[in-house]
Amino acid sequence: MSQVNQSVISQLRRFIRDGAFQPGAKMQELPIAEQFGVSRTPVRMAFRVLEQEGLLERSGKKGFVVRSISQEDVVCGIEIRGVLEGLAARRMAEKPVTEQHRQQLNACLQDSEVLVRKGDFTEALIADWSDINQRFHSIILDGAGSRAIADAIARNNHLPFASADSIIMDTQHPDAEFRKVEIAHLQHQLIVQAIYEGDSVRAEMLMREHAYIGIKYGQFLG
Amino acid sequence: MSQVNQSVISQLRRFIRDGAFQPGAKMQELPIAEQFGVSRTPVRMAFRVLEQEGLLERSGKKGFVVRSISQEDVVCGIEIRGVLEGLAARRMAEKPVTEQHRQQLNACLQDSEVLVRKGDFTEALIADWSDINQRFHSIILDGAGSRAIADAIARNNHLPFASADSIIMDTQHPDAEFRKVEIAHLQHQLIVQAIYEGDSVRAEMLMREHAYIGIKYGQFLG
DNA sequence: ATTTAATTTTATGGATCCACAAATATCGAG
DNA sequence: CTCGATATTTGTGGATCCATAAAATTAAAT
Repeated sequence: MSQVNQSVISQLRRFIRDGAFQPGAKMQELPIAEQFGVSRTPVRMAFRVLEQEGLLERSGKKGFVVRSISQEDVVCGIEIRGVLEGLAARRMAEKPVTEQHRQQLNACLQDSEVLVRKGDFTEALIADWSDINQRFHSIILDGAGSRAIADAIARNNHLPFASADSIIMDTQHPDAEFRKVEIAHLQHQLIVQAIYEGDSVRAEMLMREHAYIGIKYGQFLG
Repeated sequence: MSQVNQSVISQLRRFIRDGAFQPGAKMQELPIAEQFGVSRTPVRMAFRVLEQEGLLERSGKKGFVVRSISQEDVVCGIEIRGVLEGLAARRMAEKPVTEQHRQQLNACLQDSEVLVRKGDFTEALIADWSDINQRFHSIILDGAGSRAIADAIARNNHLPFASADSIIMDTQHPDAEFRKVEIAHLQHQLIVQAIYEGDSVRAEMLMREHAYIGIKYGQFLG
């Protein structure tokens, strides 16, 4: 997709995420096109893509509105990621792990081990953790070797807060956040262990549990 | 979406399903537009939607090609449906079933009971079963009450053979197919039982198993 | 003859135009 | 003043036009 359209799509995504376009707000082609300094065409294209992603929905016979996401929807998005990544982990555990994947996973665990050992959790390290976390999840996905699963997860990740990377780091309580990272790291270790041992059921269950870290672990760590 | 675009999308879906556009085939806007008797605009729109659905993929810098689906992909699509519908069943089982849902499920089971009791499995009854089956799955989905899950399943169903309704009915072996329907009916009954009893874990597992009926049950029933 | 450079062809992305449908505003009648 | 009918505005979907970037073909040079 040409530059313009791609950029319109990602700008719209950002705007919706950041609430610049409120849930329920009418999305009209012309105003947005003018605002972005493009013609209606790429905006129309973007609307279709964003509709597929679940960020927009058709409003009656005419036009789109920003879809409103309930708290329930967010939880569901996280559960969906849980079952899908669980499936990926299971599939990876069901066959021998390639040397390449093993190295990548080991490197990943080592990197987060270093991070956790440091003990402090400054603003700067958030980015590092986020990077490592993303790497971890994409290695598993790659190890599952299924385009279908990768696609399903990618689509789900478009939902706000559903992606594995969107652990909202509360900079007000750095110690609680650090605890979360410690736990996530431990879970990563256990998942890798299960995969190496070919324990596919355990790998799946651990990965499903791991998805909940963003929503269910908060209250015990304050 | 206006009639034309919708119809282009569904026509293209059909054509790809039926192999009229082979995997890997270049999809060019103008020829298809002419073939369908429309301008390039709705075709361009359709390509974007079909790309999101995973039926097309970008070919290098320019244009789309039909994505090729491996046997592995089909199996994965079915597993994905399994975990997603399993999640739906679990969520439905986790809360009290509304009177409306109870009635719908009962009616559905009764209808398939009648079908199975007949004992014969003529061509004509395939449509009936397909209808009942679809009803069953959409009641569960509705009962889960999650738009996110519904969306994820809808997207996954675009993959060939991934949808719950695509039990390929082999008219060469009607008795084997009839056995499959019998089993599916039994599984439906067990799932409903688990949901009524609030046994969410069992409901999830049964639904996951139920997804496999299309691929794993064939060899024992010939 | 083969490879490379240049030119032509072709296909896509973006802009604009047009027609139609839906929403809104205006006007008239009760 | 309110309700309804009609007119006007507004916004979307589809068609067409234009510019640009690939692809293909031809030409040229070694």
